[in-house]
Amino acid sequence: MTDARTRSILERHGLRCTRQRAEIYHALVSTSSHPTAEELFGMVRNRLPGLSLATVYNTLDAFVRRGLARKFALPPSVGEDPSASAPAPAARYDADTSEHIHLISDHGKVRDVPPDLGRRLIDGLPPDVLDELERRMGVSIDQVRIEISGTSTGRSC
Amino acid sequence: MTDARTRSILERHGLRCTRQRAEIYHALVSTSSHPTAEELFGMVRNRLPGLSLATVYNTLDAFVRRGLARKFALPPSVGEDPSASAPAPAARYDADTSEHIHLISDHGKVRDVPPDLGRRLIDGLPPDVLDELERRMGVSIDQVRIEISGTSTGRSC
DNA sequence: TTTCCTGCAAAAGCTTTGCAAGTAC
DNA sequence: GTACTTGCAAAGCTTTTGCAGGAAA
Repeated sequence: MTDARTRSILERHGLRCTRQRAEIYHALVSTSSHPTAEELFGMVRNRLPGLSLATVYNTLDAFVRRGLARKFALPPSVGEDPSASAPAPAARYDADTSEHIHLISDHGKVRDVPPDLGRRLIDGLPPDVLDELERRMGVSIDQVRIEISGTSTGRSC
Repeated sequence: MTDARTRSILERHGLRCTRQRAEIYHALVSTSSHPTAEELFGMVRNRLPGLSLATVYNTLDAFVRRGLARKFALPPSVGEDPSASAPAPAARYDADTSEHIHLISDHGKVRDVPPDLGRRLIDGLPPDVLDELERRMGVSIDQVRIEISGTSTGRSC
C-alpha cells in the first residue's frame, strides 16, 4: 500500500495522517495474525523510534471509533495452559471490518473463516427462529456473532 | 438449595466444602444475572464477614476448572457509551455449564436464550458447511459459540 | 495558528500471587 | 497430621489519562 493511499484512507475517515498512524495502519492491514496492541508495537517500533505503547492504544482506539478496525477479545481461557489461570488476555485488533467469523485453533491462534463459508453459516440460521427470538425476548437483533473453536488436524489443504 | 446438596455437588467435583465456596456457589446458582466477581463479592459479603475478593476469584477459578461454572467476557465495547473507550470489562460467570447462547442487550446486560431456541439455531448450521470448514482449514471443530447482540424493543412477552 | 497528536509517566481497573494462619478431611 | 483454603497486601498486566511539547492542516 502506498503512503498516498494510506493517507487518503485515514483522511476519508476523519483522521489526521501522522507517521505513527500510517505505520500502525499499514502493519495492521499487512498481517492476518490479529495482533494485540503490544504485538503491533513490536512490529512498528523499529520504524518509529520513540514510539510509545500508549500511542498504539490511542491510535487503535481511533481506528475502531472511525470504523477502520475492529477490536475483539478471545474468550477467557482459550488457547492457554489448561492447568494455569489466565492472566487477563489482551484485546486483539483486525483491519478487516466486514462481518466475518473467527476460527480459534490451538494455542489461541485466530484465523478468519473464508467469507464464502462464513456467509453460508450465517445464512443457515433459520429466520423464523430469529424472528421468534426477537418476539419472545423483546429485542431487535443487531448482530449475530459466531466463533468457532477447533483443534488442528494437521491436514489443512 | 440445601447445605447438604451444595456440599455434595462441591465434593463430587473434587472440591473441599468451605463456607466461602458454598455461599459463592449458592449465590451464583441463584441468580440469572451472569455476575462479575465483584458483584458476587457484594452478594455474599454480608453473610461472610472478612471475605476477600481474592477468595472470590480463587473460588470461581476452581469452579471453572472443575466444570461447575463457566467464565466468559463481553466483547469489547458492547453495552458502553459509544463515544467512550472501554476501561477493561470484568469477566462474568455463569453456573449454567450447558451449551447455551447469550443475548447481549442494551447496557451490556446478558440474558440466556431459551434452550429450545438455542438448539434450533445451532441445528440450523448446515453440516456440509461445517464439514467443508474442517476440511479446508485443517481443524476438527470442538465448539461453535453464538452470541447475539440486540436492542431492547420494550415489548417482550 | 489552531487544532489535534505524541510521548512520557502515572494511574486505574481487573486479576493473580506469596505467605502465614486457619480449616477440612 | 497433612494438604488445601483463606485473607491480606502487594504485585502484575492491560489499558487509559493528564499534560507539555510537537506536528498537521
